[in-house]
Amino acid sequence: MSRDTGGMIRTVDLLWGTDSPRGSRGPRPGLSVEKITSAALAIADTEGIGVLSMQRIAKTLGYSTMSIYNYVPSKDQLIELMLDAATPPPPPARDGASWREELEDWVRATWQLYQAHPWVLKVPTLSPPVGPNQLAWFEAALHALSRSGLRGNEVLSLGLHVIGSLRGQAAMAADLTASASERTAGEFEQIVSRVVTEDRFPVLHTVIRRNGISEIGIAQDVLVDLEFGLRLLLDGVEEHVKRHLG
Amino acid sequence: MSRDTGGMIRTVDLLWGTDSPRGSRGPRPGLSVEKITSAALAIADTEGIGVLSMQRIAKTLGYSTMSIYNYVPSKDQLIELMLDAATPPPPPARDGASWREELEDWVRATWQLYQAHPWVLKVPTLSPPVGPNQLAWFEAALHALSRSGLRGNEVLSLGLHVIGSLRGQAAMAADLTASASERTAGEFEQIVSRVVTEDRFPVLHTVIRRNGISEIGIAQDVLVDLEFGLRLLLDGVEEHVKRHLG
DNA sequence: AGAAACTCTGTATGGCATACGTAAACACTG
DNA sequence: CAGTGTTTACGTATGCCATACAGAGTTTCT
Repeated sequence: MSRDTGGMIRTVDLLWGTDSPRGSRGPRPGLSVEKITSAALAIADTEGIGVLSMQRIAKTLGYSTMSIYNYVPSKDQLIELMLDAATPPPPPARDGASWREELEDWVRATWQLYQAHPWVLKVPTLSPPVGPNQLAWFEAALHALSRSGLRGNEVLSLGLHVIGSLRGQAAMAADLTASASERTAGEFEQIVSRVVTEDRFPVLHTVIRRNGISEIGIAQDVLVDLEFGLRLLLDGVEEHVKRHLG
Repeated sequence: MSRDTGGMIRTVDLLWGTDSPRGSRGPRPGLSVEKITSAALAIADTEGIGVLSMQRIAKTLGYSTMSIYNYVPSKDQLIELMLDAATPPPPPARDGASWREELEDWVRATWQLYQAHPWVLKVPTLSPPVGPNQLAWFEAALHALSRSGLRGNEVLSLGLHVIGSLRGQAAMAADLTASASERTAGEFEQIVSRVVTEDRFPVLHTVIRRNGISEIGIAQDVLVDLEFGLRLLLDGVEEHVKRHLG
């Protein structure tokens, strides 16, 4: 029996479809890992990961709660499967795109992915990416960076940097918009004006005065911030390459 | 009765100590918001936010579970209080530091803060920062950036960028080290060598070949990556300023 | 035929946040 | 001092949750 209750190996087997095959005995299974994963995915995408429970999944599939455990060893493992299922293969690089354009495209695609599946940002990463699609995205980012002229370890370093940065930005944006929608219109403005006084927080105060409060409270254009930062970062990369290797 | 069950206003009142004062009647309260917050903080810091429950807090304080609710309207609100309590006032800027050094110091200080309170990275931000200490950190970052020569909205934009980026990096690092500690020694290497083949993921494959697997699996020096990326970003800022405003 | 393997279900078990009712402590009123 | 309203603290209950376990029924292989 190679089925264990769910170590990392088992996760990988489930992700890559290399799990030990079921025997031919017993009743025909009515469910499948795929059915369960996609049902869970639908719930998470539309109603958020907060309402996702084994009971809920079972109910939408018309089975008992415990049936799920015949296919998936635990909820954590299921989420791992959902993560890879939520990630389509990355779009191929445009022909003739520079490494910068390639990376910028990658960032935008990832951003859209986070918009489509906001719950992805909420789940704690239990392991480094090992699913086929997750790895493909990683590969795509590194591919773009490898054309920049950076050295091998710099490619990896900056790749991780960009991924972490993007994830953080997206999470911040999601949290802010979520919290904004739960507030009554003037509430935040009222609080800010009460708390952010000129003597306590001078810079913040003038920034808010000049740009309006909405830019902090409602993060509708975090993507703009993201691209601005990315542009500066890539400028820095080009200069670095010119200086050290040019 | 100005006490509601816990809207944002109430949170702010609790954070700034401007909550409506208790009447003088009734038994002397044995607990306090501060006691509860610091007990909860101690648990989260040492054992992680996963084990933090109202029952657990009450037990360590020697009170019944429901007593807690006499002081704090909900667990979510309590976490908000913990967040601000976990954040000491930011260190003052060094005398004579350039804006770059000031920001780099800020990043390192924030990094250390995340190391001391890893659970901070796990809690979903329910609202924009409104606590005194959280706002002070925000102010400090913007202060450094405001000296860079960037324009007002660029300061805010890049400030949010840096914060989100830092948070994402730190979260990634924490997740990776956590998952690494739950793995047996060769397990990850075995998986990687099985899954990351040269034909499927060429760039990833060569990077791993050249740098060793540990750099992905065990994120011990994410701080190095972070500072590398930050350096490039700030290079980009300087160039941007020179070009547009110099 | 019978054993082995498998699916599916019902029923715990132990956890969680928190609503509600109640008893006791205290301060202020008369 | 008696009474009254306020507040603390507690026990209990509700309704979630993941998941362990023990059958019962189904299918295939020996």
